[in-house]
Amino acid sequence: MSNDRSYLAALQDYYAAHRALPSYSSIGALLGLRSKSSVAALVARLKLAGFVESTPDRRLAPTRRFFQRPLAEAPVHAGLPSPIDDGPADALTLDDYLIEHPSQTVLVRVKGDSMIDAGVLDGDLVVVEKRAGARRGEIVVAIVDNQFTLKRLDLERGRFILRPENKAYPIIRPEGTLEIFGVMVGLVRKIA
Amino acid sequence: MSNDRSYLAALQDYYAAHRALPSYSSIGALLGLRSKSSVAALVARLKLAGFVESTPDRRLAPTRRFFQRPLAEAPVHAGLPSPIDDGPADALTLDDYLIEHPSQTVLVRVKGDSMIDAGVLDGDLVVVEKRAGARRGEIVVAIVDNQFTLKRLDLERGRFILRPENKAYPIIRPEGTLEIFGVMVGLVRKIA
DNA sequence: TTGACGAACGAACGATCGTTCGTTATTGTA
DNA sequence: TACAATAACGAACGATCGTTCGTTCGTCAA
Repeated sequence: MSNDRSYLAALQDYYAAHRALPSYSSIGALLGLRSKSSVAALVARLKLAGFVESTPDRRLAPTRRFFQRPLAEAPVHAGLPSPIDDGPADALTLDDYLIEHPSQTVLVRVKGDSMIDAGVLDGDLVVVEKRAGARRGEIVVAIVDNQFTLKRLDLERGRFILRPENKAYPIIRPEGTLEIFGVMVGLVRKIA
Repeated sequence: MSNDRSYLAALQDYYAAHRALPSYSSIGALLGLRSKSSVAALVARLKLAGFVESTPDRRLAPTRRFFQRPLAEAPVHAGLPSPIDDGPADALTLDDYLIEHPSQTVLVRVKGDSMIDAGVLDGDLVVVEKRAGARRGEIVVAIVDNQFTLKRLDLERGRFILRPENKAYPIIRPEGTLEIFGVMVGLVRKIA
């Protein structure tokens, strides 16, 4: 039933307001269904359609699809395939999109332009997953001279080096052990 | 107790994975607490600290604070990693940070490297505020030949032009009116 | 008109929920 | 050492959970 769409919409609003899905009986009250079995049937339909799912402990939880909002109606002339009609665009909250392990994730503000060739500008926020080890090629936040520094981790004659992405900066060759604070997993820039 | 921090961390990770908070007994299993009353006490503490709250139907739900990420700004001092662990370090959610007018804000995925010198890479998500007008110097999403295109808006002999930030691309000089879809106000990049 | 079907109802079920209360172990302070 | 505070335990409680099953009421096609 296309009635389900409006039910789903009500649930989305509820979730936006409370960041949790209600119980079956509350859903009933919310949607005007007087019987929990009606709710159960509705939930089954939504599960089939991939909008909700059950957590390991049988709680109702939204899926990624749940957050997909009808997107930017192409403001344009007919017959044009909107270049943004698919993909995760607008699908999630940005936190969900960027942060997979909240407890290990930290934001670090970038100072300077030593990584500008990697598209990292002064003032950007880098999403960093705290992790002791890193692999060659990853961009890492390392601790050098008691300072955070963001560089690409590379290998040179069996030793780790920190390579800036800006020819004006020198490669850092740490003596002794290299202390890795975390690995860059994302970037956020705010303009103006 | 500062043990609560690690409990909270585990809950944050659980929420990121399932988009719902578990029941008291599941929380217990998750955290290694064998008694539901221990969990109840913990939840009470987290409520006091403002990390969780109850929905109208007595379900546990995360608050804004629950999603805040620590922001590590200052260099590390003599001590050691994690100037972040404690206290009043800055914190913010990415959505709040980037999106000021949710109803007018859209995400657009970047295709191509025509803006690479502005630190915008292929595959990035651009945060766009829908707005008909724009000013010189702003990066805009314009509609040219029925396609979205991201360029910097500039003025040339009294006419608007779209300037790519990549010398390999030509300046676009639209004839007639220039259709502006919105203005870039932020950028989000996910790595790997 | 009939019959199949989908959506909702309503009652009953055992399971699980969150609360409450008293107890135990540990820790920091007087 | 003694004491108060904190964190956890474990058992018991009524309330609420989600499931199940049979029923009712439209709608649509045969």
